[in-house]
Amino acid sequence: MTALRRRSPPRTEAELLARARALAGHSLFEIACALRAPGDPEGGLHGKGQAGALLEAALGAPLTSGETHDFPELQVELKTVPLQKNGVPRESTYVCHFALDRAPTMEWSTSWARAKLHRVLFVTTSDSRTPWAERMVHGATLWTPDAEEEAVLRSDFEELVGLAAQGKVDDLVAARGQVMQVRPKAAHGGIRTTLQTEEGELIATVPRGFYLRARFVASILQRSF
Amino acid sequence: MTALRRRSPPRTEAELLARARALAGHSLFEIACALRAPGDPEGGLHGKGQAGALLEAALGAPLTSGETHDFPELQVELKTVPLQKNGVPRESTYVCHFALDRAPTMEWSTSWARAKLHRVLFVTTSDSRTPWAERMVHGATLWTPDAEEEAVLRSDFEELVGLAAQGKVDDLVAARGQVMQVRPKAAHGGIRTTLQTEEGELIATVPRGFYLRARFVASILQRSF
DNA sequence: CAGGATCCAATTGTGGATCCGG
DNA sequence: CCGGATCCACAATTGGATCCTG
Repeated sequence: MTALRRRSPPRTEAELLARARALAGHSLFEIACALRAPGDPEGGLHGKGQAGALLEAALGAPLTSGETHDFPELQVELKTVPLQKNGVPRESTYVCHFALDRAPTMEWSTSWARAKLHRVLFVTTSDSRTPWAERMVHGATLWTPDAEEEAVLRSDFEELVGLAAQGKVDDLVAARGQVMQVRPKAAHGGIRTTLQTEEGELIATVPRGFYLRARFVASILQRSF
Repeated sequence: MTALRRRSPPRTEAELLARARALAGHSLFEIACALRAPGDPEGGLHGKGQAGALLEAALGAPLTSGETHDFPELQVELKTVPLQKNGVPRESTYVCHFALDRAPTMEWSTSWARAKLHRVLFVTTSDSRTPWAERMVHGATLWTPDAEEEAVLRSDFEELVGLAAQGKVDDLVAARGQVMQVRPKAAHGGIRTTLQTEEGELIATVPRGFYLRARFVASILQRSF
């Protein structure tokens, strides 16, 4: 994403939400044009993950790294959710990395997962079946899990982390968890991390991440629009 | 199944189980030969549902109709479960018909489903990928749900019947139920039954039945062998 | 038909592998 | 690398439709 201008950070949630809603009805192409530096003709537009990066720039998210929110001041996370024509996401939504070897000391209340999910700006777009230039921003909503959602998330988290903590990696499959699941997250195929069982045996695994099931995100969005 | 001799009914569970275990290691072809009347050369052998009928005859189940057990004296139900090479059933196991219109007055404790599931003789065979004549009886086990299994079955039953009782036929999908599910059961395509909502509207549906999920049956069998 | 199963097209879910830019 | 998503082959599940026989 060469030479994209980046807006100044929003000062309040209301401002952030207003900016996001102002993007609704515009295509990614339009948004990219508006941000492109005057002399830059094209810039890398299409490609996986570029919609997210573009919207971050358009909304004024600072370039961050490590365990931070997209909008650190507001403690808000941005999630770009591509929707199929029927209005349902095709894929699960990535939450964060899951360091299996640290499972024994992880707790929901202090977890990175909970921090990220505590306040989320969902921005919906057309999905990648529609050509890049025509992909539209559909809408935006700010979400905080209600008591029931928080309870289910916590119970899923505890189940999944519990399995990892016991070294039961073979039970740590995507089918586990009502609304949040664990799936592979490998930047380059075949990278292996290792962890130890209680009995001390070493297990090689693929790196993992937490994901929200598409069903769950669909239900959140449905109630918000 | 023309001219199959039918053994006399077993007098005890032990006798029934012994007979079933005696069939293990034999092919359906052998079993059919042994039961065939002396002059009958072939008899309708293959075809859907014929393994079940053959084993009923071989074990001495009387020909019954209506809401009875396969072995009425013993109150035992026979279920023939074909297993894939990996030892897991490919399909769910039919339990009994589900008359949606009678849901409002159905209770687990007095239900046909519970009566049938209270004592089951599972006989495992090769599945229908292997040619009929070579299909083997693998083993047999008598099962009664333990407290935990009974609780899950009851809760599934109550959920499913509850949905039907409320006329929520659209929610009565195969994904409902941890171990028992409701699926279509139509003898001839397109038969419709109707039922009424609380508000009196008529809903046309396909006939349904209760089924045990393949996973559940697999777990029962795994612990029994 | 009822009871006993089986078949099967199509949808959904799983388990990774891959791509991009800073 | 890392975070942001996407892609995709394959497996499992669904929602019926079909078949046989007494």
